[in-house]
Amino acid sequence: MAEMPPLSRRERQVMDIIHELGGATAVQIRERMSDPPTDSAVRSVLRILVRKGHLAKEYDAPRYVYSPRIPARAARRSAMRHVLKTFFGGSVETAVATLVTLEEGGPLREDERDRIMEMIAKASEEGR
Amino acid sequence: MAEMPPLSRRERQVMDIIHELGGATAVQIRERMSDPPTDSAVRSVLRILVRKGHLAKEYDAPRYVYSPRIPARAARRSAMRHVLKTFFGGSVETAVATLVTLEEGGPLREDERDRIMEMIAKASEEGR
DNA sequence: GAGGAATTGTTGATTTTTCACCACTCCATG
DNA sequence: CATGGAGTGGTGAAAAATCAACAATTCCTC
Repeated sequence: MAEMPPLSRRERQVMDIIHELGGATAVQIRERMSDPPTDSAVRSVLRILVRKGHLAKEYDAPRYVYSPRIPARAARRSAMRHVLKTFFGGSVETAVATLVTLEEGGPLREDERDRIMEMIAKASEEGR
Repeated sequence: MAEMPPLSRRERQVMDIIHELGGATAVQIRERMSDPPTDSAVRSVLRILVRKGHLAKEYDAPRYVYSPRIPARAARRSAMRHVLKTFFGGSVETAVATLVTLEEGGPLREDERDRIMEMIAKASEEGR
């Protein structure tokens, strides 16, 4: 199941919501959609995503919880790799610059900054 | 033209290629596709993207060059904001960590690292 | 354990997307 | 001034996606 054809619009939207939440029920997913179709329409998409192997279904309590088959870490890396290539010409430097100036959730806290610095120092080391 | 409905699969693919190249001709775009349809099919998608306002057409030499209507900077920021929210729960720290350990194009060079450090320091400053 | 609510799966109809055929134009070249 | 190649755009047919109605199932409450 190496390479799948890219996802359709709705599929992409649903996958994004699930990635954001880690895992979600059909109702939760529908709640998060800006332009929600019928409940059953959402379920149709979910079924397709399961069949295609993108999602796993787990029976929890009285309903199913859907979660990505790809581990979060791998998904994160893949997504980041894609924007790095597409929008930043592969420049990690420019990408980090954009990231730290995004101002999502306020300015960089000091402790955050320090930990980031440390990580970068280490990453630089390891390439020796 | 604030918010457009999201792009279809092919549209997304074409837009990504154009973003990566900055601007491109129909032939260039087709060359970059892993699963290229007919030349005229590519042009159809381009026409749609122009009509929807995502692309601008400019007559250069004997053919058209297509480029994003949204400035590169804005596109970059928007794309990064999206993956930050979707895959990193908004954590700039985790996102930077992923970025610097991606190993695209080898390890972080020293000068690169230094400039990144500087940027982060500055970004941290400005939130005072 | 019966009724009602919530959840799920199936199906087929509607809409959107995808695509290639074809006709047209614009040059360059013989 | 024919001929051919490269670039373009319109059109409609084929394929895929989208969606909701409905039936079936499970769960909870009384």
